[in-house]
Amino acid sequence: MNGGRTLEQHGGRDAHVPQARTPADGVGVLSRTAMVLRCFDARHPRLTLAKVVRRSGLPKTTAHRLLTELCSIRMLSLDNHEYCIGQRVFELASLSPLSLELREVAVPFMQDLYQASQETVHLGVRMRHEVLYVEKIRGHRQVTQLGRTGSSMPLYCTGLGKAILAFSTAELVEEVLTGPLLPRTRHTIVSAAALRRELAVVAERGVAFDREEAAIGLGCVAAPILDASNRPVAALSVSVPVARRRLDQLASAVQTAALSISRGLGRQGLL
Amino acid sequence: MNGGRTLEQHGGRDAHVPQARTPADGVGVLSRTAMVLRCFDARHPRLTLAKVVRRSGLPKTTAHRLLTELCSIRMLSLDNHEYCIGQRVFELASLSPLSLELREVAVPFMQDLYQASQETVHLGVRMRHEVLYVEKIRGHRQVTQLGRTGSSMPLYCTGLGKAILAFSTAELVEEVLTGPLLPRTRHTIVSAAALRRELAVVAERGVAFDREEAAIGLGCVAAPILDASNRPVAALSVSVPVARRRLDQLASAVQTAALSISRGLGRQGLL
DNA sequence: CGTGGCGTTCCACTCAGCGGTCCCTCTCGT
DNA sequence: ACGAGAGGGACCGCTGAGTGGAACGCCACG
Repeated sequence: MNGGRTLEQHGGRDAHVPQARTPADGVGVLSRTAMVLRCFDARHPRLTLAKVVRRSGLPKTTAHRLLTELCSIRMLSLDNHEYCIGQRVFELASLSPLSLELREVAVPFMQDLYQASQETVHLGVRMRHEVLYVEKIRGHRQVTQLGRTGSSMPLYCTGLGKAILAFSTAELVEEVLTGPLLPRTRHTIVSAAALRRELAVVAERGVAFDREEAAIGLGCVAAPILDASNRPVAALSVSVPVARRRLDQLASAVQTAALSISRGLGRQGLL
Repeated sequence: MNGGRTLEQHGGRDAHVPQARTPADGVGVLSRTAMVLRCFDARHPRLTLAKVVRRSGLPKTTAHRLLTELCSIRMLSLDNHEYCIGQRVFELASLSPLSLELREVAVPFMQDLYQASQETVHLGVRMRHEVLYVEKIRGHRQVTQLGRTGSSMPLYCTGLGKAILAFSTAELVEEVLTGPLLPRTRHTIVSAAALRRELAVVAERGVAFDREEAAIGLGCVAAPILDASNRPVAALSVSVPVARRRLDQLASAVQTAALSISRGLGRQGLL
């Protein structure tokens, strides 16, 4: 069967060197594995081999092998030719300090806040120049897909972000202000000067408001969670459709809960 | 160590071959990486290099390299010579079908249940012969560390497990019944016959009770979450200190919430 | 019945992973 | 102070594990 080929074998060499034995770019199996995992995101939680190949740029064989191996250690699972994140990852995630320390302490207070407000409650930590949403408590009146646990948003256009930023070092603030400030809605603060003024107000009041700066129709009140040395380790917020309620009615509740959490963390000695 | 080692150097070759070029056991970088990750569990969420070496049995150099690489792809993070689970894992976990599909639908109903009962609410799925806790809603009155999100418990001694088991195939039930039934408390059902009778009652009633079978002083009511073809995909429970309240008062609430979730999943077509 | 996309298997080449050895930096204990 | 011991980290030559091109089988189109 092969049309014509056979004896070739490795006989004919000069034609086209197999070359490119170079392991591509990120050298290292693990960095290539990371490339595979990086293909998964909120919009693509399930991927076929072909999609992973396209999104990662890895050779098909390599992607296939890595996917298979990842399945065998349960980091991925395979369901009808679609790969998705496996149970092992889920188990491991619960061992992260974010879960074990921060979440553990914060959740009961978030629960209180939810019961008092009946609105979506978020907990986030800073990650570089973004907020990583760590926990979300909500009922049926879900306003938006924004702020899904595990996702991120920029610091400058969210209540959580501004609350954190207002208590951060001048250095970090500078980095964010000099970075691009892209408008996510027509209310997003895109002027460095205006943002600086806003942060001063937040620092004074101890609460940050977001009035449709991240999404139209959505407002939020946020307060920072500080460690023993007054550095912001996280922030707490309540999000509410702007039409439904005045934000400042919730401010003191959010602030109180954030303070309780700060105290709780201090007690258990989170870094 | 053999008393005389003398020929040092690699000069003397035949004496003791460097040998052991074999990459140990689970061959494959990824399986070795899995060994490293397996060192982390609820009781050891933070590990030093030395501990990883001891727990994994890997050579120090290898463990060190893998840990470093895992840090560089943010699967781990290094904090003062202690490795812990990194943010990447946290982000990825939120893309798991357990989070994206099951949790997303179930959480609002769990919230309702919490508000009605003010007691700890659990959501779990079956994983082999165990329940994997997927979500937990609780306030300050936390009764126990049992059922932490991401952890597992045997099927036969938990409300969640019995609820799932009662609606599973005879085959699975058989596997569990013939497996070891270890008593976790003096109330744990350890007789296969008794357990079989219990499951029959659960199947008829649609609710499972756990009366101090997993932990002394702790009871729970659980109901299965079924898919379109009546197969149990998960279960819902409310846990309560036995002294505080009668379990059967909560039964219908749990059942109702579980039914709502089943319906919700059907609508969005979870497998 | 070709054409093309996809998943999967095969295999020779070679470079990335391996791990023993050495070294540095901290505690301790005396 | 100072040696002993434990832990973290760097170096480096050897080799087999990982690599990726090629080819195969399968389906769904046109």
